[in-house]
Amino acid sequence: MTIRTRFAPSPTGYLHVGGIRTALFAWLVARQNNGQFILRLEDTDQAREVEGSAEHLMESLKALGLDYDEGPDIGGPHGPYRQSERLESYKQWAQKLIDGGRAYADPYSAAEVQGFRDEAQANKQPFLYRNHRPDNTPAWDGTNPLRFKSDPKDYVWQDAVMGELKTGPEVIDDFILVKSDGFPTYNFAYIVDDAEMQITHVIRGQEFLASMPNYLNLYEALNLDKPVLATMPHILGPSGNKKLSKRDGAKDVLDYIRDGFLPDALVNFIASMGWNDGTEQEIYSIQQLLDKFSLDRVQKSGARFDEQRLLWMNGTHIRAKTVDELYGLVSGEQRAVSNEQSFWSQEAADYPEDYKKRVLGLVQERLKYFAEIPELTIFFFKDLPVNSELISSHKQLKKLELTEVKNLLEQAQKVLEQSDFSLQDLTDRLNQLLEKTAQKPAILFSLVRIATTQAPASPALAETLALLGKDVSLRRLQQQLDALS
RNA sequence: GGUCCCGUCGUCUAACGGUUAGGACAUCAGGUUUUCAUCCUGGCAACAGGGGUUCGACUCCCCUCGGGAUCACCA
Repeated sequence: MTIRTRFAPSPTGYLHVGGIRTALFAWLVARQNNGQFILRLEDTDQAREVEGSAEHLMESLKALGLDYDEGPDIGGPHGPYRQSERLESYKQWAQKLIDGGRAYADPYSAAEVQGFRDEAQANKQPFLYRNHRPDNTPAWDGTNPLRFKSDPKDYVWQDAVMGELKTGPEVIDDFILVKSDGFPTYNFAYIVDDAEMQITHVIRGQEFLASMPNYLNLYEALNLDKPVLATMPHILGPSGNKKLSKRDGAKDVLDYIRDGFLPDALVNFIASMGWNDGTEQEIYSIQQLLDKFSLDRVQKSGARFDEQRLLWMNGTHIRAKTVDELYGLVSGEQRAVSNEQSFWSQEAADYPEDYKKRVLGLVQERLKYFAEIPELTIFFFKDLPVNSELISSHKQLKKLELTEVKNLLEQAQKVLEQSDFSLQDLTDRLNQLLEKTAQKPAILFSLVRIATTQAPASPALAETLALLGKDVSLRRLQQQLDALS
C-alpha cells in the first residue's frame, strides 16, 4: 500500500512556523516512503475564509520545498481538493448514514440547543446533546443540521506520537455532520475526504485530540478502516505558554523567506522543535531528515519557539554553502519563491558579479540572514561620509592625540601607495608598518579600517583593502585626513 | 468545572532501572594581529514535589502541584 499523507489547512490566514511543522512532518513521512503528499483546502466555513490565503498557503509550502503531488492548483485523481467543491460527496455519505440509521435531522433551533447547554452548565454537568436526542426526527431536507447518531463506548487506540490513548463513553456525543447551510463540518468532511483520497496517515495538531473518540465512532459507523493517527503537540510562544500566535512573534513563514532565511535552515529548525533522532546531531539537511525522521521520536510535549536558535541555525546553514550557491540565493536567481527581489543594496547594482561574490565571501561568516547584507556590505559599494564618532568613541583610539592619529594615517597612506594591493603584499606592508610605528594592531589596524570603511564593523583589514582596491582605499584615507584637519 | 495530553539546565533536547544526568542555543570568562563575526577553551545552569515498587528510579506505579488542549451549525 502506498503511503499517502496530507496537509489540510483552512484558508483563514497565513501559515506560521507552528502550523507548517505539521505539514513538514506529513511531507517527510510521504517522501521517505516513496508515497504521496496531498494538499487539501478545508474551506467549509465561508465566514472565516480569508481572501488570498489559499494562494498564500501554497506559496509557503513551495517556498520551503514541500512539494505536493495533488492539490487545488494542480489537480489529481481524487479531486477536487477544495472541500467547498466536494459537497456532492458529503451528501452521498450523509445519505448512507441516514439510511443506516446513524444520522438524523436535528429538530431543535440553535437557541433551544443553547438552552440545554446552559442548563447543563448551571447544574455543573457536562453538556451532551445526546441526552436530548429526540425520539421522532423529521426527514432531513437540508435546512436542519444533520447529526451523527453516536454509539458511546470505551476506546483504546494507538497514536503514532502519543502512544496508547484511552477514553470513556462520556466524551462521545451526537455532533453535527452537516450544517444548516449545507456545508459539512470539519469532523465529517475530513473523514469522507481522507477515505476518498485514500489517505493513510492523518497527522495533525493536538487540538483534535479531544475529538478523536468521536471520530473513531464515525469511522466505525461508516465502516471505514481508520488511518494511522498522529497527534502533534503545539508549538508555544516564546514567553507565555499559549499556543503560538502572531503576537508572540510567530511570523508568517514567508516573512522569514523574505528576510533571507534559507528554506533548508527553516526546515531544519522546525523539525528540530519536537523531533530528534536520539543522537547529538543538530544540523540536518533535508536528505538527512528524510533518512532519519520517524513519528515515534516526535516529542509529546509542546516546544517553545526560540528565534535565537533559528538565527544560529540559519547562520550555520549559510556558512555551509559555497560562495557561488550563496550568490545565487542572494541575487534571487535560485530561490523557489516568487519574490525575485535581490538582497543586494541598490548601490551594488552596477558592480560585476565577480566583485559581489568576493564581498559575499568576506561577510559569509557573520551573516545570520540575507536582509543584513546591505548594512554589512554597503561600504564595498559606496563611500560613506566620514563619521568622526567611530574614532572618538573607539575604546583605544579615543586616547590618542589628534596629531598622532593623523600621523599614523599619513604613514599608512605612504605605505599603501607603494602596494600593488594584492592580499599578500598588503599583509606584508601592513605588518611592516606595525613594526615601524611600534603600534599595537588594535590601534593601527582599527584606525585604517575605520578610515577606509567608515563602518563600525568590517571584515579583516587586508582582505577588505584588497577588495576595495587601491584607488578607493587611498581616496577614503584622504577623506578621513581631510575631515580631521 | 468534566475529559484528555504533557512536566530534564532560561530555551530545544539525550537518557530504552545502574551515567560525575550528556549535547546544542542563549549567557559569562579567556584565546586567535584590530572591530563585528567565525573558530577554540572553560564556567554557570535541570530530573516540579511527595509517597511507593526495587539491591538500585530521571526512567515503573500512585497522589499532589504546574502547564496545555478540548467541551461550536470553527477548523
